[in-house]
Amino acid sequence: MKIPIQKPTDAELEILQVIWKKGPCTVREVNDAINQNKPDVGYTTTLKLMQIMTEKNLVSRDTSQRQHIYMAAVPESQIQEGMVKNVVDRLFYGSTKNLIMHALGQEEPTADELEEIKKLIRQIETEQK
Amino acid sequence: MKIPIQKPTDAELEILQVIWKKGPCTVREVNDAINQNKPDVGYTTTLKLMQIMTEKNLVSRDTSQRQHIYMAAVPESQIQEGMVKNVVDRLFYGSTKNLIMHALGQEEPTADELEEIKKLIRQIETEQK
DNA sequence: CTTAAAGTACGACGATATTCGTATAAGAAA
DNA sequence: TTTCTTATACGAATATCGTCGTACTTTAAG
Repeated sequence: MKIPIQKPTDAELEILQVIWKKGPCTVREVNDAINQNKPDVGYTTTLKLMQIMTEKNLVSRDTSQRQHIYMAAVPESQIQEGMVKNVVDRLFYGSTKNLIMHALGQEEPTADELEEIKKLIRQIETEQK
Repeated sequence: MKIPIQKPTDAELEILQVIWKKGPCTVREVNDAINQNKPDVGYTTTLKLMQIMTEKNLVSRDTSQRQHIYMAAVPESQIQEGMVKNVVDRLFYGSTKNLIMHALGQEEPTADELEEIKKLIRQIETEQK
């Protein structure tokens, strides 16, 4: 029985990012991490969001201790995949190549980075034969 | 004096896509285009959204005729850029290279497409010198 | 002229997202 | 034990989005 995964909202994604990066976290840790940058977000705001995310099965939690421990219930790669697909479909006419060309033109990749990309391309090419 | 551009919502982006593709449009044309695929959206719904988009300076309109003519006030490339940057920042640790590597791995690009990408890379490399 | 068709303007509803205040419980400290 | 700190739970306020109904206006048809 598969649980349907819902697309995270902006605030939810920010929380997921913290958990993906740091591993299992308390609400306090997540809230501190988020407030490191921006103007403060209340503790109970973060708490509420994380409770909602539990219902949505974006995170799971261990409630055996007083401080609940939250962990990601969806892998980062899955959300990456979904959101890249979304951007490709909505803005690049469904063509991943278009996105890649755009991204290459947009940024100034270093020589090293270009080398890595070329390496991956060569790898794909040999697999295709 | 620069008018701040706001990020389009999902429904707004769908409307922009139609206008980018077809050029200046009436509300009727946009609404017809949208309803070609999915279950119907009411005419006044599309109208209202386009009025709001006018306030947000996402589109501009010529009201000299009874049927107002709407045109894009933001270029497609600018929205592409903004949304790609957003995905890169939020999901790929700010690294465009990460996104490209992910996209390459995700899809199965054809040999032709790989060739195009390689060509662009060579071009960037020569410019860097 | 009268009626029908097609347009714009705009208020309002329901759903969802984000925010926080407050109540309450569990530990820690005095 | 009493008090202070730090949790969780949860109701509720606010904002935004997408949706549509309705009123009003303009043009076309009869």
